Amino acid sequence: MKPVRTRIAPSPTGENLHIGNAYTALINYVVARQNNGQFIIRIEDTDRTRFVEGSETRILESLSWLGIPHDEGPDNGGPFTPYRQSDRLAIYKQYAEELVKKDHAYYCFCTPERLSAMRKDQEARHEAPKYDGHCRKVESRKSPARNATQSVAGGKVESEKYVIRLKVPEEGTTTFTDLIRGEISFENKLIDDQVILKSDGYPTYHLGVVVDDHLMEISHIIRGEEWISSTPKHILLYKFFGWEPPIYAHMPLLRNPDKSKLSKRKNPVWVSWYKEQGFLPEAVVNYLATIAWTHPDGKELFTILEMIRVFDLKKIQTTAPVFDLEKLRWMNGEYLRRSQKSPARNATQSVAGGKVKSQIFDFYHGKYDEAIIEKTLSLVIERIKTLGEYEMMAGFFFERPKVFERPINKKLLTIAQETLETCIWNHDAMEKAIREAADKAKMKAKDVFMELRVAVTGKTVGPPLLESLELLGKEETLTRLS
RNA sequence: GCCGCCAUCGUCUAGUGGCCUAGGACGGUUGAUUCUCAAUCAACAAACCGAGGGUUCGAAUCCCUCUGGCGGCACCA
Repeated sequence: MKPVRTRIAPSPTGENLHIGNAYTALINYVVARQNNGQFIIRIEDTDRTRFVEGSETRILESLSWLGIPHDEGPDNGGPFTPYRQSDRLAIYKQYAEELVKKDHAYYCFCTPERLSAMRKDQEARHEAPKYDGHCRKVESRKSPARNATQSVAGGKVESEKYVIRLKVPEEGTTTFTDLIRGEISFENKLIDDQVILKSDGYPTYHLGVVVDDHLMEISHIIRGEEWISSTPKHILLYKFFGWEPPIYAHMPLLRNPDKSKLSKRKNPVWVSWYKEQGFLPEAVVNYLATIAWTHPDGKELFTILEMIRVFDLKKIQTTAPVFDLEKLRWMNGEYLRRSQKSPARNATQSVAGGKVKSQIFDFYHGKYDEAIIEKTLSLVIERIKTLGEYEMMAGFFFERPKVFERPINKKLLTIAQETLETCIWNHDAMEKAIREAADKAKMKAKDVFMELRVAVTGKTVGPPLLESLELLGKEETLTRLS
């Protein structure tokens, strides 16, 4: 059997790694790992007009943050280097020319103006927008060299611009088997004579993927559902080159709550956003895994390693799922608590226990003292779902409140203040003393606690009050009260 | 418009002809706990399995039609 090699082919046209790409990356990675194969990253930067500076680096960073390592790629190389399409231009040109020689492709000199006029016409006549085959039929325009000569003879210095188009058969159907959807076929007459080499010498996606996937010996193409309708073009390309096509699996597209394709307008899509919010990479990966696939034991929480053991690509659900941020938040909270509270049952768990502390420390770039974070953590951990919520919950430990959620009832507060001044500084003693004082003053202890809370923390919601005061210390507490 | 993919609680899903009076998780509601909020525990509501036809003794599960949603139809990926 052929070695398993999977890949993702992101294009550096966005701010960061798209969460949908992270999803396909995860599946590709898992499939490679469970078959002792390789997972490759290839950068498809053939669209210079949409190129975003620094995007590639950020994509790679996000992937590594997620814990999805690649065996070969633009940064770490590999046997099929280079892994960036803009560095492989000569290869595509050579293969495109080969197709022309074999009469499976042709030069096209149509101007953008002619093409748009053609499309307008087609639209007016309610026809499918499709290249009309103008240059496919014109014999004299077979070769760009000849044409260039003519231009020079005519006094022009520049050679005429051209593209290379795929010569799609006019009859028959193209069929392929999708690993998770079964057989899918398209009528050839409906397939456009796709441009495969642009006038700037760059390949289009269609030529680029096919050539590179073949050359890089990719065995499984696992990509988004949006590619289904262009797959027949790729199949045709494989056929014309005389290559064996890979195994295809089209993953369902992630959706917005309104069921449209996941977009940045309606949902946070950049992986960096999840990091900035304080989601843990393990939780993001775990959530992604549970989308469209269920652990055979019905488990919701599991590691990527466990997934590799039991994952089955064929069991992927084909319905496009809505991305549920709420469920991710729940899962993130589970991860936070799970790694924190695990008692020292064994060494690995203790290590995990200390992890959240340093994660919070790193998350705030050292703004908060690590020792204090550690002390406050047990009070706060079950009240936050992301690292980013720590500040809101525990900020008062580090800084006196500047604003108060509501005005303070002085009468109630005075009871607390007077009691605490003479109190032993541990929460049991404080509780007992405050309750007694409240009773004596014919006040509800509950209300006294609330005033105290607002006065010390500025908020009506927070971690257990007396335990917090214990940590804060008598001096600081009393200062805040006065 | 044409082509394609898809269709079970609000959401993610289990279910592959009888074990389904359709199971789990998130979210929701109620209660217990309680100095707030959480966490935790208990319980409840929530899909007549998109609609209509078949096939079968029997269908969420197989077939057909329709409808709906989504995707694609670029010298973008």
